[in-house]
Amino acid sequence: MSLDALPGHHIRRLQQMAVAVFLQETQGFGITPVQYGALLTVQRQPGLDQRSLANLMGLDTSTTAGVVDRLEARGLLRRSASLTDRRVNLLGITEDGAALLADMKPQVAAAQARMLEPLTDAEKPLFMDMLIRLVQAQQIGSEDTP
Amino acid sequence: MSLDALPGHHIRRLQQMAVAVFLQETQGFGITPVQYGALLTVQRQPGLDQRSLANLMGLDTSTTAGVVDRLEARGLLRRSASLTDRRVNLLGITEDGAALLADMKPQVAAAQARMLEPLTDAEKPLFMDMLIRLVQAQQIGSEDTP
DNA sequence: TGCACATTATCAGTATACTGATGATTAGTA
DNA sequence: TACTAATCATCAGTATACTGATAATGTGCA
Repeated sequence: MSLDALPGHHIRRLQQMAVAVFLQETQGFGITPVQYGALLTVQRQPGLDQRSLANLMGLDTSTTAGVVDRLEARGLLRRSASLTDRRVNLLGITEDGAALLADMKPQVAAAQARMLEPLTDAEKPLFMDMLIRLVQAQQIGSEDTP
Repeated sequence: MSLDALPGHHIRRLQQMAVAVFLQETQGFGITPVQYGALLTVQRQPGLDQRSLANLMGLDTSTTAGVVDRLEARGLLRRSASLTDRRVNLLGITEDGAALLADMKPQVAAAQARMLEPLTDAEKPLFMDMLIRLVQAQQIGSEDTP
């Protein structure tokens, strides 16, 4: 038995590659892929609470809290107390956050293109399709069905 | 712009799924996918040093040190000083480690099968091939070319 | 031989990512 | 209305995974 026979090994390497390419292309912004995804999601759905953000991104709430902490500390995201439910932090993107997203857009596009560049144009959508099917088939994450 | 358009998002989710499936199927052994890969690699190549293990697995040496620490603490792997180079720790699998690998084998096979189960038999090798091409195209890792 | 450079391992710091526990708050029910 | 359930956020602990720094050792060249 060797590593090469393990799909999980190559999947882990693919994830490393994707992160490395993203960080190389967006070098200087100091934003990780997960942070970028969180900013994007909050921008699209202002007033989101952390649990909803976690569900949309496929993170648990502990991890999400940490991501939001770091983005809030840099002034890119804002937590504000909900008027109707005092347990909840409503999230909003700041002007700095929105500006950063706009600035990063070309580099993020370059990163995406570079990641899939080894595939032919016919293979790219096929690969994405398989990726999504594989993820959706296993119901991952903190399913609330104890 | 949404998360769905980002390949990196789905790749991250795929990695989460792969880890979750592995842990579910091998539940009770308390071994992570990376630890399993390390044990497997050392079994195949006894007397490996940590740097070589890191290169084979696509890890950096810091991470590898942590993985080996945990496996050594559980008595599954052994560090022994090299006679020819006192900087080096030669790695070897213990009897317990080898026994564990043997015990886990069916569950690991089940995890692998389950990960790729949503794909047709024709798609599985295609997916693995694309995976490997994508990883190899980007030269990732601590390249020693400063 | 002696000194600069390379190599190996480790440590410190940061960022995901998980489980499980805790506290605060809300909602549902007797 | 009081009590229990559920929900939301956070914290503690563990495990990757990276960069960059440091210490110990080895190698090659003058």
